[in-house]
Amino acid sequence: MIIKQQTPNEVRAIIFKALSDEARLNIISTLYQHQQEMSCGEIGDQLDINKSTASYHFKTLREAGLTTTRKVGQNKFVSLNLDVFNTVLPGFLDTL
Amino acid sequence: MIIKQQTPNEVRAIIFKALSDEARLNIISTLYQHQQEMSCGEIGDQLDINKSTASYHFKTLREAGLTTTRKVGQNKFVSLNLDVFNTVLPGFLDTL
DNA sequence: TTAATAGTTTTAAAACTATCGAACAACAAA
DNA sequence: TTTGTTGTTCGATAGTTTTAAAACTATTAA
Repeated sequence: MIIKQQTPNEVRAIIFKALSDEARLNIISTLYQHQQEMSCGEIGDQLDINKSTASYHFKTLREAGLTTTRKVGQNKFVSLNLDVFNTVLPGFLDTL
Repeated sequence: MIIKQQTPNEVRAIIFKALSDEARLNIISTLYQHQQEMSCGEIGDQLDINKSTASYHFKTLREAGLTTTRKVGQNKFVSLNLDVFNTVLPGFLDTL
């Protein structure tokens, strides 16, 4: 298995790209203010996003390493990877 | 004159979009490490970017409010808007 | 005035992104 | 088993972003 080495700024660019969309920032804010994991549907309802669009945004955030998803029955719960935020963007979450 | 009201997350999205490109992050890092304003050409040379591409990236950063440009003779000097970084991304520059 | 230098703008191609409906898979409940 | 719920994937579409050559503007030097 080949792992593509990434420069620090490449890693940052991927993270900033994930954060460069208002819908995804709304997801992040909602999760942070809720102080605990939320299901995809709960977030989608609250922000009034089409479910396939929401799924696309969840995937984008997950692939950037900003969130983690846990399946419970027919639900999927999304939570913030606080360690990643604190490493790459220290103090950012507290500005939300 | 009509000023379009922007939500906090809209403002953040614009800033993150400007930071979501490796070339622009390299410009930011270079400026921060240099500890003082640099001319467009100086930055372009150091990062080996085509001058029209560089000009496009400078404009993107400027329009996001992340940099300021000052014209001196035939040169233009670019500097970081530290206050904007400190407000929107406190602590970020020190991770570079 | 002429030539050189520093940046910007225009334009067009290629690549990428966001959105949504429709079809799908996984699970739960009746 | 059938029905409903939750979320993902696919395909189409519309719009955006990045890049670089070419033409341009502004300034300085010869």
